Amino acid sequence: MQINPEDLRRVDLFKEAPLEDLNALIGKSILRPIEEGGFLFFQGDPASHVYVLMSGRVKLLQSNPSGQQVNLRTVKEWEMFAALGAVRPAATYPVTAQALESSSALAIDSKFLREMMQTRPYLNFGLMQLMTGYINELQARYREMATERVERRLALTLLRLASQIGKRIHEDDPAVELPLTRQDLAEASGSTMFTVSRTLAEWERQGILEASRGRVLIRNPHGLVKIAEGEESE
Amino acid sequence: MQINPEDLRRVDLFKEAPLEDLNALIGKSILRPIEEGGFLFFQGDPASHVYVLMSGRVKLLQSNPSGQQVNLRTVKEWEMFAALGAVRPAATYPVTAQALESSSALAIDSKFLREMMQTRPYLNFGLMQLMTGYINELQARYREMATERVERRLALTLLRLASQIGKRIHEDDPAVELPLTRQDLAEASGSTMFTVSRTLAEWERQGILEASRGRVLIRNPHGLVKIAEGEESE
DNA sequence: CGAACAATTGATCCTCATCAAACCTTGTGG
DNA sequence: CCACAAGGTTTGATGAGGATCAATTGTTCG
Repeated sequence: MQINPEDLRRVDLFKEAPLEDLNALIGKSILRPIEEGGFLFFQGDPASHVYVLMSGRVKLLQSNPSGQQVNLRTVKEWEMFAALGAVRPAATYPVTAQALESSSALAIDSKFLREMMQTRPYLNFGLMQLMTGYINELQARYREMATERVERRLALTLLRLASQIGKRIHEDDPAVELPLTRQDLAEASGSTMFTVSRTLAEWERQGILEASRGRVLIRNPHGLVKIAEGEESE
Repeated sequence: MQINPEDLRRVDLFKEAPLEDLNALIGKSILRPIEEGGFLFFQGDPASHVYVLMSGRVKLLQSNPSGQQVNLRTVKEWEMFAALGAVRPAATYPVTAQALESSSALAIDSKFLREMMQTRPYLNFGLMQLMTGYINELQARYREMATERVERRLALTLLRLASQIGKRIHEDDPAVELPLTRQDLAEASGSTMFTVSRTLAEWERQGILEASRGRVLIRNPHGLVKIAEGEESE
């Protein structure tokens, strides 16, 4: 399969990149297909590549010493991830990347991108924008984890994921689909499969969403907003 | 009071800055003294300045909608903070900065620093190093908040704070002092004053530390490491 | 000395994790 | 096309970890 350089402009970082740069990047990259459940890299591996997801959905997760997992970010097509490797020469990945569905990712040589940055101010600025945005999100999520209880965190998590990786089911319908298991949602909201299952069942009863195996369909995002912002349900 | 440009080299970002740049920066900056408990800026204020702490200790915190606070970072002298303003032109501070003790901070005009970055690659690289380091720390803390229980989180928090803002009590003694109230520690570890108080009392009984009003003296950091890593205390 | 504020301590209660068991759903192979 | 296996999901029962509340005690400083 061949990559169209123009397509790469859909990646924020490459929005204004000259065609020349894009071609050079593609020359230094490999397209890696990856089936559902497969891994692109593991926490602790040397950060040899920076990735751009071309299709599918990928989650980035971290494990604590006892093996419990936390979902730090979920990525959709045209998003760049594992970009830390572009900044730190000798870094290792701080996260593991696992495909939520069959996906393909462009693996760009970290070293090459790093060298390119030396002479391309647009790359520096773009990367910093990415990082500041991510820092803001992480700070907000950290605060939520420290101060909100599970139900509200789960509502916030669903809303965030819907906007980040949700698929509209139909043009003029706000309903949004997420390819996530209860376990995925537990890891993303800092809870357990069981509590997520119970909470989703309750919301299903209220008509806010539909939950099925490995999938959540959010019917009424506004209902979640109300829960997230404190309108208790009775 | 006058600022010595050479001193600014103790700031990571300015380690290799030419004297000329340092002088220009100082010319565009104000030294702001701030008494204990005072605020440098509030969450939501326009991010007009980037700060370098010259002396004292400052905490950066965020409030959730109901007013509960979370400590995101604690800063000591020669550290830069609120650097997001240097990257995003129209940003507001995502955190509030409050002095833990009487301090003074150099307030650098964000716009000026931003313009300077256009022609100074060392600033770009330095800032990215800062940001990647901070992202790594935040991710780790997020994971801890999601997966570890209070006692272990508090141990990890104390160790982290000790290395970041701790003051050695004596040259050849590992004992380290922190100017933090129980409330501060609760906000930094995602717990409550009460639980922190009880836990510190227990650790004091074990000889790991000494706690007094607004202050914790860590006598035996290794004891905390053991708790943080899972050696239960019996 | 008294006011302000930090810290302690005990009693209580609630959220949510944990565990066990059964139930569905989906895909595979015979 | 059915049967089975694998793995996601549900549901109930139980209990632990900590938050919350109230009352008191300690510390610091003007």
